[in-house]
Amino acid sequence: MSIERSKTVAEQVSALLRDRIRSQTYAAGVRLPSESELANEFQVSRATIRTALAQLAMEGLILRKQGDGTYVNERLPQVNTHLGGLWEFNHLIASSGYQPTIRLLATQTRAATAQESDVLDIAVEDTVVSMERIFFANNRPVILAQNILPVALVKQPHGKIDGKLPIRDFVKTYCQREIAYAISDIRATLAASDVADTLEREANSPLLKLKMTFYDKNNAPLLFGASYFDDTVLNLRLVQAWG
Amino acid sequence: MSIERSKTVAEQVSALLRDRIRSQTYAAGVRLPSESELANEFQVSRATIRTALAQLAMEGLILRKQGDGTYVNERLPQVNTHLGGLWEFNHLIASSGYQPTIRLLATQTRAATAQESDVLDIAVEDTVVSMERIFFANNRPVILAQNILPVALVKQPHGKIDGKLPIRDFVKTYCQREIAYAISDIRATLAASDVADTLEREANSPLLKLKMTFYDKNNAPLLFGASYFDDTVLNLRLVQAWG
DNA sequence: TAGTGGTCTAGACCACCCT
DNA sequence: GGGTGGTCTAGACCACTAC
Repeated sequence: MSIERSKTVAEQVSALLRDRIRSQTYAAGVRLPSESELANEFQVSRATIRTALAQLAMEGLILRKQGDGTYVNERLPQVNTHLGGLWEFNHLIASSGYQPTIRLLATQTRAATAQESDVLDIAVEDTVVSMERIFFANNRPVILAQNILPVALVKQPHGKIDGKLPIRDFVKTYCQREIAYAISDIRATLAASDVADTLEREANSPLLKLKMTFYDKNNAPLLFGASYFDDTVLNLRLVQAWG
Repeated sequence: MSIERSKTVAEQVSALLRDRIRSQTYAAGVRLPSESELANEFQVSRATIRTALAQLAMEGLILRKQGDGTYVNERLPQVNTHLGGLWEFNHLIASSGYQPTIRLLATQTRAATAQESDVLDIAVEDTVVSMERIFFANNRPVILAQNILPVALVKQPHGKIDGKLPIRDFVKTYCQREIAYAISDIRATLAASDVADTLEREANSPLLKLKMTFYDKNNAPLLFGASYFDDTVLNLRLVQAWG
């Protein structure tokens, strides 16, 4: 087994183990080879194996038992997201068992509202780019998402915006920045009539509203997103694990 | 600086650094001493310092910049939880700036419903202990929480249940088990009239509903919780960080 | 170029679980 | 007792950033 060095060794190992779990090479509930055995197989140190396993444990994919072994978590099909994937709507829809599609409704360049300029740390009336999208699960609309970012951040010509990129890749491609962290607000709201229309729900149905702001390592706001989430079709079900 | 060995060294270091950040010894936005300097000060290896810092980074407390340094995140007062503390309602209320209090409404021992027995992996009609609580923020009711666990798990006499324990301590005290991970469901609902009453909201107001199931390392369900969360008073605002 | 965090190694000892 | 994961060390090299 040889490992290519494009990503870190630990990442490659965890990706490999993830595959083996998904492909049932390591079936649900069974015990994995010990850390030493894995270290030996992949020809890396035990510490590297441990960082790879720690990643999978955080995702809830494996359970670690001191003095016993590492086991594949058999309860995982239930889950559709984990601590770092809250905003990957595409992935969330797919792992809920639906076929995800995205429709880019509109993009516009306009002056920021007071609230937007506040959140994005820009001057009032600075121009922003706004992008509105609908996410479908098996052709049923489930998420209405609006994203806003300062036009000053956009390095690439944005005549043609690819509305299908995951958010991190989007920022990397169009802004050449890296998202470091995000602050998310989760609320319950009633569907206004226009939102209800696009999500094909009754007016005043309960909806989840997610407001997320993404920052880079310099604490500069990069992007703001407000999404309406129809939880009658899609569940927001996440796994959280302790060390 | 000498460090006591009751908890792990890395935990002590991160606790110590957390204190320094909260006490403004390391003020918001400033750069921390380098890893080597910290390792030298605490007389531990750099690897230990790194696991401590990784913990703080996951909580969003610090930002790490390769080739530059580690900085205190100045945007943190906004946040009241990180994924990992979703069910610590007490802490969530406190860090939102309110005084938390808990009222234990009722505990009862009864037969499990079909849904409960399914979630808890027990036989239909097996007996469960149910506990209903209200969480107050500055004397305003904000969360209505119901917890259910199989009576077979309760080792301690539960005549007097301490309804104020954090969930992990509760399970540890009364069941002598450790929670390994949890699966949470977040939904938006309309307040039924009884829930609306206790939370002092209008009937059919939008509320967050959190359904959480806690498991141990053997994948045995320990405890189930269903909570109604008034997000007009309290925000569910969480931080998520990448490596 | 100097200093920082990011990655990886090799080895040690411990706490814990199973038999 | 033997094997497992949990913690920690000491040292190396790399990638990146600021100057």
